Amino acid sequence: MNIRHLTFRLLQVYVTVVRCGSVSAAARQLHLTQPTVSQQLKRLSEAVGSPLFEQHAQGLTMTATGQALYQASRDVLGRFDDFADQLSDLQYGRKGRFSIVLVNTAQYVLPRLLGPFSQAFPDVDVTVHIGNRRQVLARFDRHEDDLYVFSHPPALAHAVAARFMRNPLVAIAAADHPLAQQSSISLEQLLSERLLLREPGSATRMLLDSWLQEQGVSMQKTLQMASNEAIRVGVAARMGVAVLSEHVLPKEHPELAVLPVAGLPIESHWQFIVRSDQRLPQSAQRFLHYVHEHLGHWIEPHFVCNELDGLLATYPTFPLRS
Amino acid sequence: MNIRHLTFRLLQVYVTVVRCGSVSAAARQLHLTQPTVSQQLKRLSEAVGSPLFEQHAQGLTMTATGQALYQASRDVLGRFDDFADQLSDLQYGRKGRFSIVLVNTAQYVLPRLLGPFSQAFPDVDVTVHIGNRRQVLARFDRHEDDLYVFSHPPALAHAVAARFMRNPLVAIAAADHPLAQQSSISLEQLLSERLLLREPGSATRMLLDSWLQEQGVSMQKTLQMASNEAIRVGVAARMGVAVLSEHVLPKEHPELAVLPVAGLPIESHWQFIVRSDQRLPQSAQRFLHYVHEHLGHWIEPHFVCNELDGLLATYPTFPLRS
DNA sequence: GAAAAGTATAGATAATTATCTATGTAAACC
DNA sequence: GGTTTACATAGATAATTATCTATACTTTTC
Repeated sequence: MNIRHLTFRLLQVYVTVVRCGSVSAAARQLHLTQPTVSQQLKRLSEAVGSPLFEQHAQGLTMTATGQALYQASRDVLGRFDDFADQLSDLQYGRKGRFSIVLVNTAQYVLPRLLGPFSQAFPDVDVTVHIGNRRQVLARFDRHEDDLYVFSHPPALAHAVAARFMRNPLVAIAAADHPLAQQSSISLEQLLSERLLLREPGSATRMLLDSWLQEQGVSMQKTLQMASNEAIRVGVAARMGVAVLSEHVLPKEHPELAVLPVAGLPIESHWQFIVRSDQRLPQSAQRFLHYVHEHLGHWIEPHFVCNELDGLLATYPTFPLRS
Repeated sequence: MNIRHLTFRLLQVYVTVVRCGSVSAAARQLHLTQPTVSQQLKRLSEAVGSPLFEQHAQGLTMTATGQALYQASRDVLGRFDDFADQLSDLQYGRKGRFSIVLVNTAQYVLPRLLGPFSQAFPDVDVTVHIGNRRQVLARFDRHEDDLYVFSHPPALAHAVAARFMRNPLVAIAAADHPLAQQSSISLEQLLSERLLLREPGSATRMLLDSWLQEQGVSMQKTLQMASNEAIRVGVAARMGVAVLSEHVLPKEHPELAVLPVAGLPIESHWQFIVRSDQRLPQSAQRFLHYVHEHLGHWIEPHFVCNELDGLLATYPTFPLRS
């Protein structure tokens, strides 16, 4: 027996004949002519190398070989029914996997979207990577992920971006800091304090640097720290002041005060970025649709900046309905 | 996805590509050209309706759909490997089923062959029917069984017969019967006793009737009984004498004596009969070969009459070796 | 015995599959 | 930058599959 001479169609016809108990009835059910079915059975018998039926007074009776083939056929056809079900889930983005990479600060906000999405689509396997700006850009170059989350990204080849959230940078100091008691603070006042900063490659640092450059001023006393969390704790401990994403601050932050510095907050936005030269899995498309529809549920209104329409329009065939 | 556009060949090629990790390596392994494999993958992707691979720096990476297809392909191809194994067993007669019918007396001898055969081939399912001559003939007419065991069968259309064992009919009486003390008995002496008989339709009865007719004598005092066993017990209890198959007698029968009647024993043989117009299952062919080879093991030499060569020659394609 | 029902075979055709050669494109290697 | 390796696409061909119509044969039913 050479499996290459078997076709799924032959198996379908065979199973139908067995179930109907006659060639003619099977032909009717399959909307074929009786000779077609007769010939298909003959071909199948030749492919297997043994008779499949015996002539008996009671009609068609399967041989032992026929019995084994019936079982195998049902198993195989059933297995592909299962696969087709899986396929449906995959195509509707209800199942599958995708990879998303966030710059450090975005880790404070994305779980608020990824969490509910994962609950709504438990069969979607999301891999989350976190890195600084340079690391994220390197991954983009290497096509390593399906979605990238940046604020203020550079102009990247093959990148399609869409904003979904405001990411304002604010100045903070300890709650009992002298500047915290003022109702209005000049930029020079802020810069006379020691600034706690991220490393030069970070998005926050980059944004601050370019903003200060626009204002024609420069920083005087700085202290570089390894993470936003360390900076926040350092400010609370009066090591200095800082300019950080508002998202880094807990909802209640009694030990900290946002300083009303002239010109702040610095406006920036979280953006989803995909590669136009790379396939975006259905599950990732499902996630983007979910974000688009649920931003208002999970994010405070003043942060919402839903510009995902354009990005989603680049995937016109995505099946919104199952 | 339409399963009719999938072929086992496409699945084989796909599984090989995944395992080799590259299109070119798979092509080499399959002794195909690289474009062939590339095209096959494209066809498969179109049949499924989704991409199966993503381009990555590390070479081919399966999509989620590709992963599911790989799994389904392995399951399906493996299922048919199992079927091919089963098929092999079926074709060599190591597995399967057949039906055999015996006339009443043959039940004393066939278990001595069927028993060892069933042990040697535990996956062969044997259905044994027992009936009198008329019942066995009716089943033959209805094509109900694969093998028929007779002694002295009539000329049957489509029947192919082969002797395998002597079935001599002997005269018996109780051990203390006056005739049992004589060294020589005439037929007339025997017939002056009451004869215990089977019903007219039985093989033994038929054989006896025709033999007596040939001798130009006829029975006088008879008593009809329902089974060979009842006759044997009746003879031991001095109800009369009988002419029975020697096989009905236990190995040791101290309460009975075989009478040295002129002209006895009446010679007859057990025969296997198959229908030439009906498929004989491989498993039944395996049984006949087994009997042919092992008669001397399980049956006393003086009963052996192995003429199965001719019958077996009618199945020239039966695979003796696996 | 005639009619109806069921199965098998012959011949034909369109569609599909499996595979090749030729060529192009992209990426990796030296 | 040139060469090698790997994958994709175009075009072509032979083989195979799927199905039909026509017909023959067998069995069942009335």
